[in-house]
Amino acid sequence: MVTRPLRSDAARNRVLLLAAAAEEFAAAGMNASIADIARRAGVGKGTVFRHFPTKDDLLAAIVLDRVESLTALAFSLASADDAGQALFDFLAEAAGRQQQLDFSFLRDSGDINDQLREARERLYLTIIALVERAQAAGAVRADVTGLDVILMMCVPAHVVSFVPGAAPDLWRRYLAMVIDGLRPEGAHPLGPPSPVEAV
Amino acid sequence: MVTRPLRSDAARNRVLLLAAAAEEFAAAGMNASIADIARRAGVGKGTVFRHFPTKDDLLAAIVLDRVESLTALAFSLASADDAGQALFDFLAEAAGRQQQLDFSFLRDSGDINDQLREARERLYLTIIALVERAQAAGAVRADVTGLDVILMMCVPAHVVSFVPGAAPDLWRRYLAMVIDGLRPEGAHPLGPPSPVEAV
DNA sequence: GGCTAAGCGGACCGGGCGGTCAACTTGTTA
DNA sequence: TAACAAGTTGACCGCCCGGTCCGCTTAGCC
Repeated sequence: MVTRPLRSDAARNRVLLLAAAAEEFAAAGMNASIADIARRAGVGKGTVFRHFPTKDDLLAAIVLDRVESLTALAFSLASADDAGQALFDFLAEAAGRQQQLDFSFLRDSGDINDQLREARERLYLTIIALVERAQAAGAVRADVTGLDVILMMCVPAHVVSFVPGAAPDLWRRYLAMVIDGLRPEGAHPLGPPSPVEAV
Repeated sequence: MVTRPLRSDAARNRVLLLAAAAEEFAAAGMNASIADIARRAGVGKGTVFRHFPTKDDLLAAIVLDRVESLTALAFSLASADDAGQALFDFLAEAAGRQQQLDFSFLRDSGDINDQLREARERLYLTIIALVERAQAAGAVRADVTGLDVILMMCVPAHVVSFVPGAAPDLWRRYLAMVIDGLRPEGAHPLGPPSPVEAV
């Protein structure tokens, strides 16, 4: 399937649209309206649907981009000298980026795109590798799984969302608490086993 | 203001309505529709509005009930012998209850009811007292605030909501991680200061 | 049993939203 | 520059939802 390049104005609009949509989704969640997105991008509503057949597709395009870039980051950290620090650096970057676009969209966008599902799977596998290396290095307690870490990764953004005028780096505080809960020192039994699948 | 007692059928419908609404809100969040709630309760839509002038009022009534019952629980634990265990018990009960109705409603329900705001304030003060006692007993690290704990209290329910077929007690696993992050042993600096207000 | 007011129900209204379409504009290419 | 395809636009459609309203039902009381 060969696709001819977009006309120049269409390419420009596509970029404007993605940026506007990311902001609107970040501000209003799945309630952001197509009309608002179009207005913010300075285009007509019809143009939105020409680029993305449905609202879900638009959201999926944005999330896919974030997911893939996060995978790239995780991959680049996979061979760092300090495996523990590598994981914690990754979590910090992930939490920081989620200030802009929460991952709960992975859940909200109901029937997930196939492409997005695959990208998510790649991200998860890469993170799991980071976690296992960090555990082997003794930086992370042995009784958590990669999936646990993935789930806890979303915590700082979520917590901060409850604080109206939050300082821009407040998420670091809660990330620090989460990480302290992942450390081997002072770990208590966790109780129920980790789930096998999520989101 | 003296209010005559409800007619018997009206009283019955009111409790059916509250139960149905709690379930619908738990399942669909703020997107739960009045029509669905009415159907589940087996009453007409008009009846819903006779009991609760707006959808927000209905939600507020439910949340108010939960908040007050949680305050009562916290209060009853405020003089327990083991202050650390008292706090952890409270967090467990709070997390367990949130499996049914997430506290994010405190945020979602836009302009919060005055009555609800006061109830929330009482709950927060009671929790803060629990936290300070637990800190004095050395069970909780000194650099977290009561508000931090309040914010982290919502984490287990949120995390579990990403796991489709989650075991009914899975939240205990993530509560254990959260609590381990609150313990003094192995605590690392938190970075940014705690916020002064939330939700 | 009969009266009355509290309570009930569902048709209805207005508004907002996702998505469609056909007329119009514009980038591209020869 | 001419001609065409690609792109844009906003009016429009159907749907759903919160909330209203008025005719009907029924509990409570004598």
